[in-house]
Amino acid sequence: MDVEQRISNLLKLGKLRSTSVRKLVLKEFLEAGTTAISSYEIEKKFEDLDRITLYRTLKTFEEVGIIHQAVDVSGRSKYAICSEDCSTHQHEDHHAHFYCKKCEKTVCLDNVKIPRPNLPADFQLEDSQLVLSGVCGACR
Amino acid sequence: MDVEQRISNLLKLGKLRSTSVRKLVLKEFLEAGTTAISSYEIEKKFEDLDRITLYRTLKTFEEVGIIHQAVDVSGRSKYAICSEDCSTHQHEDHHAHFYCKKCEKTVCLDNVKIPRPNLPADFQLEDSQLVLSGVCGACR
DNA sequence: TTTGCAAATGCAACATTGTTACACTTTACA
DNA sequence: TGTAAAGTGTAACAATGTTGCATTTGCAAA
Ligand SMILES: [Mn+2]
Ligand SMILES: [Mn+2]
Ligand SMILES: [Zn+2]
Ligand SMILES: [Zn+2]
Repeated sequence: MDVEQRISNLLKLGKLRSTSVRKLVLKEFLEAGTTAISSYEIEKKFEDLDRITLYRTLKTFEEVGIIHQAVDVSGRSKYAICSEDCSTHQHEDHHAHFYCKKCEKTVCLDNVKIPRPNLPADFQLEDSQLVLSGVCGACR
Repeated sequence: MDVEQRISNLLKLGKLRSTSVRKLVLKEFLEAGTTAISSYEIEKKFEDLDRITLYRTLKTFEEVGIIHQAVDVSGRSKYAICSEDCSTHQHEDHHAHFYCKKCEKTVCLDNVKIPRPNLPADFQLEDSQLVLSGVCGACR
């Protein structure tokens, strides 16, 4: 299936209207693959793309399960395309993320599952994120 | 040992000059205990405390191993007092942090160690953070 | 105890990140 | 094809953080 077709499908699945901004942004995520990208990176790449619309687009994509957020040590939030299993208000990306201190890229480690920790009894666990950092293979 | 004495000791250990801002801020962290606090919270509590000096103070405390950063799902960084084992440029707080979605507090779970994940061979792991979220005991 | 100087502070200026309100435009579908 | 809801662009604002620079302060040597 070609990219345009995938974009169209994903938007339909999320019950989202097909607009030029959404198609543009979604294409970026599909091309980025397991690399998580920040609002800033997209903004710089497309100079005439409105910043506010972009924030809203990311938020919308996240809500409907098209992209998921990766907590970043640097503080800025980054997003990556979701696995097939994600849907509206139900994310299933329970994998770790790796932040490279050299190239500053964040990548999804789809095969590194987050272990379920033993919490004190009175805590009700809903989400967990495992944020790893160091130097990535490409940078060594 | 009383608080003033502990403050004085910690600053000496970090080879830091004893200034009014540092004593004030450090007192906050000692009182907060395992609760991580944000720059904003301190700023609001002490209206005439200079924002920039506060940021620099937090950075310095972190560098010398007095406080450690807790990655927060909300994006803003929070800090908590370090365990005894931390020293300049060498943090030893390898514990998870819990963010309560109701009270928005972040607490150190000193007893929840971060499991060492199995990474692809070419990744060089240096740090790891386990960020848990849900509802804390007090809020249930 | 005084004094010199490095360290720390306070202020200005700036950048990034994000949110809300509101008028305008576009999309989807009846 | 017309319409209503959804989406966009602009402005305004708030939070978060950094750097440069002049002034003040802590501290140790004299
Ligand atoms: Mn991911
Ligand atoms: Mn902690
Ligand atoms: Zn790298
Ligand atoms: Zn709570």
